[in-house]
Amino acid sequence: MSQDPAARQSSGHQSSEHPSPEHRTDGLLASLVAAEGARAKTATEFVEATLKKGILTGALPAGMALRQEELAREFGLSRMPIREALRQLEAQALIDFLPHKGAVVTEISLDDALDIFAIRRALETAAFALSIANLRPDDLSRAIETIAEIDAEADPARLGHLNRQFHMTLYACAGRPKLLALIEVQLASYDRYLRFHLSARGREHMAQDEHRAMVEAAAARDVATAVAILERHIDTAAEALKQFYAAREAISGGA
Amino acid sequence: MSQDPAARQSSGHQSSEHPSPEHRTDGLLASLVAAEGARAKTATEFVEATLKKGILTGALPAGMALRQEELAREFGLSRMPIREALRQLEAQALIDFLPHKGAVVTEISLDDALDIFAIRRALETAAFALSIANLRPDDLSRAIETIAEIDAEADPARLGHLNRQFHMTLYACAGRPKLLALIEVQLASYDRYLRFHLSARGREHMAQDEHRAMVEAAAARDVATAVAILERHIDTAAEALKQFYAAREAISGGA
DNA sequence: CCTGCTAGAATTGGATCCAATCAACATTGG
DNA sequence: CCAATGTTGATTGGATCCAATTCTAGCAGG
Repeated sequence: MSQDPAARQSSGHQSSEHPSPEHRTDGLLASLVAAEGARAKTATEFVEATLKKGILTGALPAGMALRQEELAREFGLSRMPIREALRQLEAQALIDFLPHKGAVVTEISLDDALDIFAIRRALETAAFALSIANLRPDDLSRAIETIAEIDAEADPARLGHLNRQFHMTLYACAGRPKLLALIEVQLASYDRYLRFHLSARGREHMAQDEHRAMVEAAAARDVATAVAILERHIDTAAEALKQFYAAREAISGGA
Repeated sequence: MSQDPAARQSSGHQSSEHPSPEHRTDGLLASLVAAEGARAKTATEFVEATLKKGILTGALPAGMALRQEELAREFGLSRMPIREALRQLEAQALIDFLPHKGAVVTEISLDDALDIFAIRRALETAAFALSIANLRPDDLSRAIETIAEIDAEADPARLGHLNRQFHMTLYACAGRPKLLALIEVQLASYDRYLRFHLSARGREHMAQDEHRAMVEAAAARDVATAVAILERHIDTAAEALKQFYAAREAISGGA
């Protein structure tokens, strides 16, 4: 049964029943389940990837309770792969797992975002500094290419992916796989903020100018300048998010 | 059944059977199962904590295959809590989980250790810089106290814990919980190296002089000096480990 | 003698079932 | 009328069972 996860929901023993009105995740997950495609070896991996994407893109909003049985119905599976997937998501700090109470999508606050920015600043500057000397011309051209793709892309979810791709391309030659893996996790976590951040302030906040400046400094092998730009890049993003939260607070507080 | 994990192995329906000669983890885990105590709400948490300690202390060496059924026998549980615990350990990069093949304790190499040092250097310097201004006198005295405890402690496993405690005390006032949590994970990962590193080179490599210098610089609120000492502290540890691996390579290569 | 195939065992992935726990609600005594 | 308590429902934690996959050993054929 694990050879074709994409066809799982059509295994057909509980597809058309239970049109009960209390299933809140149905419409939200249906598209994700279909979009995830057939790239997954086991059902657990499939569920994990789908839920992860759902959380990062915001389809599963913060604070939402994830009922095991309900998810099992949505995916057309038993509760077991759901449970194992939830365990792994908990280890990635995407959900909170309270014993006997269930799983809840972790809340995101400004403080959490500032934590992520602090972590990113520390890790990415280190990786960038290590990587610059080893960057090949095709790495740089790929980075420039990604900048163009970002300009052309409209979908916020894809934008997050492209932004991640751009940054990772510049760090890829650091020769520190665990460091890079950790950065990728943090960048993925940032997607949760990037999404509603973009929707509120527009795509200008991708700061493409700084992206280009990073590539230029890297091409010139100017580590100090490159790192300085990256630091400012992250700091301005943090500042923008701070203002966004302040504005939102003013609205909800004044109303 | 989840009210007393410490008494789990004596639930008694499969205790004295199966003294088969092929169970390799029996002696290794027995002490750990007993030592973990009763502090765990669910069986899964209990198993996870026990295995984690086993891996970090080296009782479960790198490359060891973790058979689910065998572990279930050891713990006196079914395979299910084992499976969920293994999933979480995989997310912490302590084991590799190959579909249909099983779980293996992740190998540790010099490159991996250098990765951890690079990550620690980036994260800890950032946290230390943020924390210094907020450190209270009792934080500093607690750090000094921990230095003394390190001098008095003989057990390598406890040494790792104390070393972690010392560092975390100095970073605790950074006001960035996620950053601190990440550092703690990395420091715990480092325990795997610290252990055989200590056994080979002696406790002098805890570098207590640098520990004291860090506290002094922090007390003087001298961020630049403190960060510089910390960087050197980590770099010298990395260098020591490099030499250790080189020496081991020379032995095994020459024999 | 070596190579490729096949059948079996070993092991994991997934489903179903039962027990323990928690929350809410009704009930009863003060 | 309020508070403490028992009870019931929902939900998760854990156990057992079955299916799918991988590895291995043995055998036939070249």
